[in-house]
Amino acid sequence: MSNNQSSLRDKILEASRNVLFTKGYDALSMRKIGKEIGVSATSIYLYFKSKDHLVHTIIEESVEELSEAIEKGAGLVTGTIAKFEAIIRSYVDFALEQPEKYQVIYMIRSDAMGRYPKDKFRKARRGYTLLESVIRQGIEEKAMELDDPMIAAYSIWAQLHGIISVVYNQRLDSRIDQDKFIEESIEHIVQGFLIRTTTT
Amino acid sequence: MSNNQSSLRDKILEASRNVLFTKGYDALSMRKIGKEIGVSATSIYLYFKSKDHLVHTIIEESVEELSEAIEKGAGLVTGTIAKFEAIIRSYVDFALEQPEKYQVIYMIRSDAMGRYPKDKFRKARRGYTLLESVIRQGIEEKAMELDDPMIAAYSIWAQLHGIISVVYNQRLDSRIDQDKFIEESIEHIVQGFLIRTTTT
Amino acid sequence: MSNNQSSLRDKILEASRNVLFTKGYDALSMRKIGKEIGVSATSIYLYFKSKDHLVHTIIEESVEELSEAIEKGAGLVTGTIAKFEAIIRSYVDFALEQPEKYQVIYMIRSDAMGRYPKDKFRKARRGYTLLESVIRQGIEEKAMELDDPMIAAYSIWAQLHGIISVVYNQRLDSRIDQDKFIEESIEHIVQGFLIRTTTT
Amino acid sequence: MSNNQSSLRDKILEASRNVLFTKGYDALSMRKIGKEIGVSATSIYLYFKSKDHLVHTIIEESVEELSEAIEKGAGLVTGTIAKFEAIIRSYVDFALEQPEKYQVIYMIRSDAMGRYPKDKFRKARRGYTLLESVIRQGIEEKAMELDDPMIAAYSIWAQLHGIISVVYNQRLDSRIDQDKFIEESIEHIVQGFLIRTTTT
DNA sequence: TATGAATGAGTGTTCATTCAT
DNA sequence: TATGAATGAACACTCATTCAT
Repeated sequence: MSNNQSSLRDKILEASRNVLFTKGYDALSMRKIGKEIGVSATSIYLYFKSKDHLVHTIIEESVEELSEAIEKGAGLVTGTIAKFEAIIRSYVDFALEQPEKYQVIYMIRSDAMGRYPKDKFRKARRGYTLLESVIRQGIEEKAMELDDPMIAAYSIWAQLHGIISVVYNQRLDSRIDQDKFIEESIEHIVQGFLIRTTTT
Repeated sequence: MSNNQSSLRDKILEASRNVLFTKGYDALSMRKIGKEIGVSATSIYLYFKSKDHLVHTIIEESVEELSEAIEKGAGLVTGTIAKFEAIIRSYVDFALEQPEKYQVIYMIRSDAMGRYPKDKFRKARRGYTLLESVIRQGIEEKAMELDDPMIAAYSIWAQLHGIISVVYNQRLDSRIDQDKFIEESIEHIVQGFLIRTTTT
Repeated sequence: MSNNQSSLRDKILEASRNVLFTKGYDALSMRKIGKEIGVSATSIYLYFKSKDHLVHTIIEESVEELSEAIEKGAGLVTGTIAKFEAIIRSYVDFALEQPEKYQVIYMIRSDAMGRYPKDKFRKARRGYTLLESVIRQGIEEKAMELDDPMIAAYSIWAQLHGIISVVYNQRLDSRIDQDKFIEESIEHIVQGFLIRTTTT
Repeated sequence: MSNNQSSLRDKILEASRNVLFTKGYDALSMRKIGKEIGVSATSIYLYFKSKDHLVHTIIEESVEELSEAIEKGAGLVTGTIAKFEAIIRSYVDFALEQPEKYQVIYMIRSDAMGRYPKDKFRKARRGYTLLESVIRQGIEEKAMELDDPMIAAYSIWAQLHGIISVVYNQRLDSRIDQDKFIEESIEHIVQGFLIRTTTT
């Protein structure tokens, strides 16, 4: 059925994401994808006209889902600080709940793949833009003290990414509890941007 | 002479680091390394018994240098906060001044290379241990308020790594000035860990 | 309708001839033919049971058309020498006016394609037979002096083919005018077979 | 020995020429060449950096040998007409004695292979230039009557090529004796260019 | 009549590695 | 210490063809 048709395309995407996540970009080969889902490598070309096309599709979809997750998370709360924290939380949650999709976004060296169309990366910016505007709001409300909201947005995102990638790459000391590490890190990152009012 | 012998080994390491940095792990081939330094690919096997061994060595040495840089930086100042900031600064400086060596430490997926012996990663811990002890001191001196110094140390390191890798992977918006981004990010990260005394 | 049916078959033949002419035998692929005429590759198999069959058909039809063109040309004039020249002229004209069809006849190595059935090449002989009989007549009329009319017929044809294929394969010096080359070559070839009466 | 080293390169060239001659350009694959001489396909890359390089080398060498053969043949005789005939004879002899080398020169579509460097085709012109100058001499000596010596040279060459390629492609009627066909054809071609003095 | 799905064989090429010298 | 020769495995991709619909 038409159900089955689209199913193979999805299986390919899923298997690819899986290989990408567990073995890395360089280990991603048409043969391996095919083998993983019990299909000839050739068949993949029925759905994606090249390896690049396949990889681009995967990135694009992941980027889109991340953007959506962030927007959705931000939409659930009101209040500047609450939105600020919700965005951060949504970002981290997406990374934790959809590791294959999250990893794919960052794992790939821009020059390793046939140049990923620049404009597709623009899409990824929706999250930052939202975060930036919330920060701008926070400054107006005197809840944050910052030089440059855009830099701040990128900085937060970079710090979060650092936290997550350390976890995924298993570089943590084995005595450290992952969840605790993440929670405390988020807290510190957030603290780094808020004006703390002393509770005298 | 034995001078020349070790010299070739060094040339191999240097060329490899260079390729690793500019082209990525997958582009690292014995042939290319050989060509770059005017030596047959086979000759590399006289110094490294496999590609994995070569890469492991590179990582190991880079890790060692990073540790040394941090220790040296910390040794130049006195005072807890000063040491705290010196460690962070040394880490970032190493990353900025020796990009090939820094990148090599993180760029490589733990499984992309024939499993990098776990115990070699231990060495990387010297930096954290130092940072951790400084943080512990900071807590005692009431300059920091923290749950777990080890987690804090790893968290700082992860955040810094996030900042640096974003810069290296050129994911910043083109309107952002790199230096400013780094400086402000460091400031925020540090602020996230210090107790701020209100200027009443 | 049956009108449409034969139409698709013709489209396939035309597209194939076109690819064959412009890109060569190796570039002829079922997929490409299909794409060129907006039809699936599979559909071609409804009309031709294999790529070989398709190619054989193309050759066969071209050979038939060439034979017809020669017979028609010879039929338009009377007189032995006139017929002789008309045959040669018709051959060359066909080659120049229907390059795809002409080329196809010779371009394909007898073994590159699944052995082209020998008996199909017989058809190609109608032209030679005609030329041969005209030559025989010419000898009787003392206009030609020849050992073996069959050999002469094949020789003329081979020489003409040489002239044409050199032009088609663009091996001429760029300073040479193609038309002049062809005209003068024909003249020389004809001269090579006629008895020249001295103009005392 | 060093004898063996160069020997493999030669074997590759020979095997390639052989495949080219018997199966055609499209059938030439690195794997097939390797199999033919009992060597892995990979090994060919030790001597030729690409398939194109290999094919170019083959063409180049064949072209050079043909030029040499013609020059040598022309050098053995004196007298314009004798030289004229010697050139033609040398050309045909080369084609008959070294069929693989001869075929290779003409078999390959200029666009099928990675564009064969134009200047290498210049080399092929040495033969024509020589023929052209002999024809020019013949005109001066009133032994030939021609419009354009360059066109004449190319025309002769094209006619000869037609004769030879017909033989090689086995398009002759089976009742025709090949040697006789060639001899008589040459004679006619030559006659087409000479001024015949009537034996009154 | 026409198609989309699927595949095994084949293409040129690169790679890490071994071995004899 | 250093190398050139050699190779099997892998890569992305194309092809003619079959099959079920």
